[in-house]
Amino acid sequence: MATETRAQFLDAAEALFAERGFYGVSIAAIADELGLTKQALLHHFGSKEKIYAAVLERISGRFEGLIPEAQSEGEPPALQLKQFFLKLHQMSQNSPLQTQLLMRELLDNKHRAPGAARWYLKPFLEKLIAMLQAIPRWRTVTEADAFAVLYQLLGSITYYAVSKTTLVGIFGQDGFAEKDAVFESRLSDLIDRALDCP
Amino acid sequence: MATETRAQFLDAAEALFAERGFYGVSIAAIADELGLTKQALLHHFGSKEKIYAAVLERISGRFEGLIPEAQSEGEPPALQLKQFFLKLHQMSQNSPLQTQLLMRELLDNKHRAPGAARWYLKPFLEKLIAMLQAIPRWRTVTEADAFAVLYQLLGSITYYAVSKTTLVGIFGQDGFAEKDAVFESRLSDLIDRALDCP
DNA sequence: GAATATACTTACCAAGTGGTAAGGCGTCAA
DNA sequence: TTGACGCCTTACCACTTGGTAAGTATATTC
Repeated sequence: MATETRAQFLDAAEALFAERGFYGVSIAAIADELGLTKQALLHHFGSKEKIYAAVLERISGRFEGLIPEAQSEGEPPALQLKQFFLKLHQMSQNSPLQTQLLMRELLDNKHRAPGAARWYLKPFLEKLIAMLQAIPRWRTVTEADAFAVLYQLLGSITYYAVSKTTLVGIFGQDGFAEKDAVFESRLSDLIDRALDCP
Repeated sequence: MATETRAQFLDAAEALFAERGFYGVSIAAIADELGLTKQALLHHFGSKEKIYAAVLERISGRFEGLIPEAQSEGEPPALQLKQFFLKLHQMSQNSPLQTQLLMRELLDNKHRAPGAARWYLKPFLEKLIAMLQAIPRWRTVTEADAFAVLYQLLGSITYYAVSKTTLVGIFGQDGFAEKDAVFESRLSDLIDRALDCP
């Protein structure tokens, strides 16, 4: 079936692009992963740029999906936002490849696709800003301030997710595990401190 | 002179590697920047991996240099650490290419140089942890907690530094400038909140 | 003046790149 | 039975990649 092969291509491409970056992966290497030739990939996606774009589209969809997931009815908006950040952290930890790939896109976007740059973060950020503005004590603050607060938390989560292999290298498996065990509760603490202020 | 050409190579390589990543830059492209051939580069550095390593070495040296710079005599250690983070932020803003390259290294390290991975972050982190432990109210806390607090702030700063071009794309030049104007004071605030707790 | 070393060049190479062209093979509809 | 279509292959293309080999021109040293 076509859609199934397509999905397999996307899975393989997602992993490889996340690990080695756009230029570090050849379409032949992706196709090899399924035991097919690169022309099979080109048949489904047309070009390397297009399969890369499809991978990013799928990932950014998953991240956007986190937002409604965190919006539990009846909860105060501040708690909803906090839960979103914690969910984001958990997702980043469970499937770090996605976060890695988005980080690469942040670094590459401008240079790789000069004309057709897509800003996958945009709808994501807009929704987050709206969520923050739903918190009573944040309604009086400027959008710029709101953005700063959100982006700093986003940075803490994303940077950590992307650092795992390096941190294991630095501290060793055990040393890292020990630090990893407390990171989430410290993050929860930081979120409280960052959000709970007028 | 040899050392001067070498430095020019390092400058060009630093900029290109930061913008396009290791695989995205050919040694010929670096040499072109100086009007030389790639064999001139190979003469000075031996291989692509080696010039890349030299670039990273130089950058990580600059970042480590920030630490003694921030250690002003007589100031309380908490203030020294805060000033370090602010200096780091300013450096990241003034020369974002360096931060971008370190971020790429975080993503690539494991996969690009399987045997000879270098952990440029290591001495940097060790010194920071020592600085935090010099703060009275942080002396009783575990190393894992100390690490988490530091790394979260590091993430806020680094992620933002790496995001500039994307944020300009999302918000436009003016929209971004407006946000950039308040980011630093919000960061200062976050540092206070993150550090000023038992 | 001869030998050496440095800083570069041109010439070349095997391997790999993304992409095109054309065709094989099975399925399904008319 | 035929034709069209979807999925995939082999064959091929021009181009780029990192790296080697060999040489040139200039300066330094003995």
